[in-house]
Amino acid sequence: MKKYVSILKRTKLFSGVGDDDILSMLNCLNATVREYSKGEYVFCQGEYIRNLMILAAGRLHIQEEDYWGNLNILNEIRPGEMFGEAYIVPNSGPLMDDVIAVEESVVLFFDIERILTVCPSACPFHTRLVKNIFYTISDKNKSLVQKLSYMSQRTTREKLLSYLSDEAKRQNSSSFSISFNRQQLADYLSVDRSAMSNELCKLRDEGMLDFHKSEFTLSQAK
Amino acid sequence: MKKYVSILKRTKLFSGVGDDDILSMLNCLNATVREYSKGEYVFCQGEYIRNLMILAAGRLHIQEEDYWGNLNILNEIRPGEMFGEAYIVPNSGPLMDDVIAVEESVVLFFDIERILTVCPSACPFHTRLVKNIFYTISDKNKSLVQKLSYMSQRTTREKLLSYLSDEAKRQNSSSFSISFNRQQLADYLSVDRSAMSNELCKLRDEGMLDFHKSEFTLSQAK
DNA sequence: ACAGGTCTGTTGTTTATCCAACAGAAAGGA
DNA sequence: TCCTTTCTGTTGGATAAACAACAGACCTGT
Repeated sequence: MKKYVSILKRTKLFSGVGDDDILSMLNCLNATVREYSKGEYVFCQGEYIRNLMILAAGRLHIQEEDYWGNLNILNEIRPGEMFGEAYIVPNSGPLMDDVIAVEESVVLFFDIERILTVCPSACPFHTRLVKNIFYTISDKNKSLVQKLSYMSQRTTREKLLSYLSDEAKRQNSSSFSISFNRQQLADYLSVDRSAMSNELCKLRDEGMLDFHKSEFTLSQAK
Repeated sequence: MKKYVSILKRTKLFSGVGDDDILSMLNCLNATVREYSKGEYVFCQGEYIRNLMILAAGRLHIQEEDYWGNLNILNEIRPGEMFGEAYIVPNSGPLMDDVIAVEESVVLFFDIERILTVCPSACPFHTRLVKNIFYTISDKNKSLVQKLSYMSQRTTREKLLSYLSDEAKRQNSSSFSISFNRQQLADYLSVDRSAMSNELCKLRDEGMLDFHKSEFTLSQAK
């Protein structure tokens, strides 16, 4: 468990907590760890979750597949990010989607009850942790709203532009790379891959942006 | 402030807290109240929020309007629901959307810092409150994901069916009424009103559902 | 270097959405 | 009650997305 401390100290959840304290908190929170290989399912739709998870390494997709096999990527989890927070409410029902490792991944599991019910005064950093989790959930909330704003765009072009400009803002540069391949990006934005590919090339021809593989550069000039 | 206790005791935020304790907590949390008339803005895009809000009465829409005047209703806030939780993170930037009262509404404002920083042991129900807020944010998170799953449907028909079937599930009956009018529902699902209206009638003609005004009944038979 | 698979761009056809415009129904106010 | 405004359903033409199919580029492992 010790080897994950260096990863955890850089997460939002444990920001401001010292190495030794993290280690003692991992015990306090009954943390367990498990590794997943590429393509393996972390959770399947219908399961009941009683944990809060942090992705220590790798990459996960929260996705759902309907009767006809259409895949929708609801969210992408990157290292240091938390997930499962939507199901920590008692009686919140079974998981509505699948969580799958798209790369070799390491997941940490925390006992949610211990986070909320143990008296904060018993553990000096517990208050800090609660605050951090709070901020993290709140942050995720914001990113969900952000995705909703991509999705609420009517055309593929508008969806692409709002996603890419947000990504540029997030990475603080007009040149940036995304972790999605074309099919994944299309699933993420809920559009057709070929139509999206087409639209990307049109945008490039019009001088709005440029790209090579997954490296994008947005043009300043409109 | 006393007259809001009966409303607050039924909210998720104060569930399990007695009347007297609610009243003392309102002081503890530096709560203020304000009424809004129909059409009035509670917040405008660009403002900075340092509060957590509860809608005591009425109805709010979280919405955004783009350069060309296209309106997107991102979420609807109903009485007892909390909002603003996405902006409680320090340095989370200005509000990205508008919050507007679509009915005569009453909003309670809480000082977010007091919720998270006051020592829980000072106020016996503080721990309970933190837990409740936690659950509430988590719940909202879930409903955002739910909306994402409507939006990720490709066709207007699928969006309608997923929204309506979820609403039937939520209201626990195949007959239910929705608070949106047609234009609002179209904005909520990010589709064209006339096309949606058309699709609704097709679904009715095919025997999938029935409706009068905003009263819907889903058919059991496929 | 080669073979197999995946990823990406490209095209043409089908289909659905968007948009504008209108008419009847419903609601609200004077 | 009448008038006005809003809401809803309906239609047709312009536009865009979905879909299928394919070819070349790019990986990957042998």
